[in-house]
Amino acid sequence: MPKTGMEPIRRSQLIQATMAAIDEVGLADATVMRIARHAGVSAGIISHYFGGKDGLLEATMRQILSDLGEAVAQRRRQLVNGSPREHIGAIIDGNFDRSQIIGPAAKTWLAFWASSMHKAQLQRLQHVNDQRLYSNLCCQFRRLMPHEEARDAARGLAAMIDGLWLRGTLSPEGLDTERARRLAHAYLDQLLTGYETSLASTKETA
Amino acid sequence: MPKTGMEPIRRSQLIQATMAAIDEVGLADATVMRIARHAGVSAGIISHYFGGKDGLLEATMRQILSDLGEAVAQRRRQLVNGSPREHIGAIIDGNFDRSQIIGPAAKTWLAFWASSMHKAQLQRLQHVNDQRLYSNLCCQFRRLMPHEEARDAARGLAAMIDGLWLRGTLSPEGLDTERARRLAHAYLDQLLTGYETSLASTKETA
Amino acid sequence: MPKTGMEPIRRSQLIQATMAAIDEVGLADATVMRIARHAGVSAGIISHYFGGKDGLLEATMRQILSDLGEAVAQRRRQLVNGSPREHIGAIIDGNFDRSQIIGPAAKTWLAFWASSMHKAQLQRLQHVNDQRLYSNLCCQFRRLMPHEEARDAARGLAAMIDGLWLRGTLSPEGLDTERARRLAHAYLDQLLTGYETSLASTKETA
Amino acid sequence: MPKTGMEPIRRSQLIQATMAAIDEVGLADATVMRIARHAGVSAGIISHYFGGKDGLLEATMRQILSDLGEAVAQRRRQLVNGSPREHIGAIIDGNFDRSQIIGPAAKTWLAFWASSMHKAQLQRLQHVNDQRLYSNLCCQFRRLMPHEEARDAARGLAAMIDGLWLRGTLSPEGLDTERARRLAHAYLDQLLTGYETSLASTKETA
DNA sequence: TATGAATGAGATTTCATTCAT
DNA sequence: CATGAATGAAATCTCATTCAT
Repeated sequence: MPKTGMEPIRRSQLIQATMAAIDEVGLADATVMRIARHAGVSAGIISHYFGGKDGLLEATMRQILSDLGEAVAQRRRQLVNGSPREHIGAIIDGNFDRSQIIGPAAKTWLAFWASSMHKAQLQRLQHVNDQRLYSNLCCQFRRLMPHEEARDAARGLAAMIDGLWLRGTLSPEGLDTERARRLAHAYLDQLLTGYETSLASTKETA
Repeated sequence: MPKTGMEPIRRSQLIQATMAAIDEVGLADATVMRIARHAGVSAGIISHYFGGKDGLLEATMRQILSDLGEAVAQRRRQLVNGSPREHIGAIIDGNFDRSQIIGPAAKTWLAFWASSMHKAQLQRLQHVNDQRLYSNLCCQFRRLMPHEEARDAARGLAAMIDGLWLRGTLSPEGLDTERARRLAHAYLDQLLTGYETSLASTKETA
Repeated sequence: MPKTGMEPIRRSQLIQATMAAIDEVGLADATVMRIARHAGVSAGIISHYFGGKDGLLEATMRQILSDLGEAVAQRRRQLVNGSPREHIGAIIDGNFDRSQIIGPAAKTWLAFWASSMHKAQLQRLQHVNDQRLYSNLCCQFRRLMPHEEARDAARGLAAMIDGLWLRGTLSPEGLDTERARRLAHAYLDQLLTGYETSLASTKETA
Repeated sequence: MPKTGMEPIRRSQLIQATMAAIDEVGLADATVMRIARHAGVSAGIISHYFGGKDGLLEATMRQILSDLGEAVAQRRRQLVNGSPREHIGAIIDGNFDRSQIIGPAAKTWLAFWASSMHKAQLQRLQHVNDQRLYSNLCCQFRRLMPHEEARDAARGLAAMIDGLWLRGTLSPEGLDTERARRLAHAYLDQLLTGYETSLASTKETA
């Protein structure tokens, strides 16, 4: 009598275990056996559900990206008709929430960043995500300023967000979320200086 | 009398070969054999000169950090008595020069960033470097503004530099150095707005 | 449900294979691959079950020592209340039985003797075994003679046993067990001369 | 201007260095580089003078055996016309002198014993030596007792000598030469009991 | 004569994957 | 569905030997 419907449970278990293992010893030493041990299952099952280690890693990266997307989307859903500043603020906050990124996902995220340079599949995922952050920002900035200015503002803020997150994650003390948000918002204030004249009127698009 | 004095030559060759290999296939697949092949020598010699692969990786990271340090220091040496803005500008430019970082060193650098989270020795090196960037910036900002403001400015600019560099390196098109410098300098301008009152005084280039 | 319970079987197989390999080519050339081939398994499994080659060698030495201990103990179990001469005789005979020591274990035993000088773990095992032989003999001799005499008798007989075994094993013709036993017993007779006065009392075999 | 006549000096240096290295880390870890370092020369020279590592090891064993032979012969040279007891005593003492065997040679000796089982060349040397000890003893015992008794006496005493030496070398405290000699001489006394009637008369053959 | 440099074979170990149960 | 068993490829490191100088 085989248990049915285990698939989603196992997949989720194993993805969490992957993050835990990478958090613990790094991507290079996250062997399938260690991951399996974290999940409390045997190593062979990974090939069963994910076709192999690469499949599991890709699924894990997808999960992280989707968590991040959701963290941002959730905040923005409450802002229908919000101002650009509000939307951009939500994007900032969502990025520094990053679901569980204050936790096992943080190191996993950085590990994938580095790894994505040489694995086509991961690179694709990572690029989509980068573009999403940039586009979202760009889209909002363009409601307030001309094309070129908006692009540079988006590039600058995207860089600021990633840079704060990167330096925070790498620092021995870990990321100080509050400070990071404060610095990012301060930068946003500067970017918007002189552009937010008569905004309350503008129509929004979710 | 045998051929002598090969050690420094080989060490340098092997460090370059390490960067080339990481650039080509990533840290995970940069085996000693591949590195040796890049250098045109046999694999065993790596253990001979560096004690092992770890020794070579550490030496490579040191090289990159020292190149970066030198790129910045060189620019600042020409600025004795320069204004804070000039010094900070030199730091920015030095960071986007990063010697050969437009080249094999870029991916190596990012690979080490990720790897440093789980290797004590690399972590130490990386942390020293992060602190150096932050301290240098902080030191200059404090010539113009109070403690707290200077700290936040340094944190923000350090994040901006690393973020621009990270996103540029990861993007399929590679880092657009000119744009990165322009954005960083623009951010610097904003940070200094209102602080550069009595600066006209000192303006020399050694 | 997978095939289970192979561990003890494999461990035993591999220990036997280790003795066979050492017997065949010596400790220095007993590579894990050769040992694995003797056992009809792959080399990797040695690390799986013993943690590495050292673990296997240690386990093999333990096995030999325990076989020897058992060969002696078995003979003595039939001698509850036996005379010292009987017990010592059993010790001699047990040492020249050495289970399968007329076979692959002989050279293994000698190889470990030499190796034990520089490997702490083996040294410990070897020392415990040496002490056991000496103590057992000493204990019996003391039932018949004063402290000092008993000690020297034990030292002499222990040396005689090891010496006969060593020279026999190294000689091209191999150990002549019968002759070795005869010489050892003759020496024992000399050692006991004049001490066995009131022995007729206890003479039972369980 | 090449130095001439270095050969005997180098050979001797390297043989001593070999013993020192084996004494220090054991035969298995006595690499040519370590041996060369002990001798204060470069590794390549070993192949030059001995044709390779095996040649050096064989030369070292020869040296040890010849030292031992000399230690015995020297004592016996002073005994022309000595009694069998005196000659045998000299053999015992010579064996427990073993030149420098209380020193680096001891472990080397044991290492070769084990190694000789699988290296034809060493085996030959070791066998010649074993036979020499046995023959010398046998020859003397036969001056006092019948064939068969003499053989067994020689076998017993040879075993006693090797056994005492072996157990002494392996014991953590090292070989107690005095005690070993005392035990061996005591055994000799027993072996000769009843045979030494009118010996002073007998003619000796050196 | 002797060295530093370099090689390449070989040994151990790790690990993702497959498979029968 | 899941496991323990097992494999074999690959990676690192060691080391005896060779060689030009």
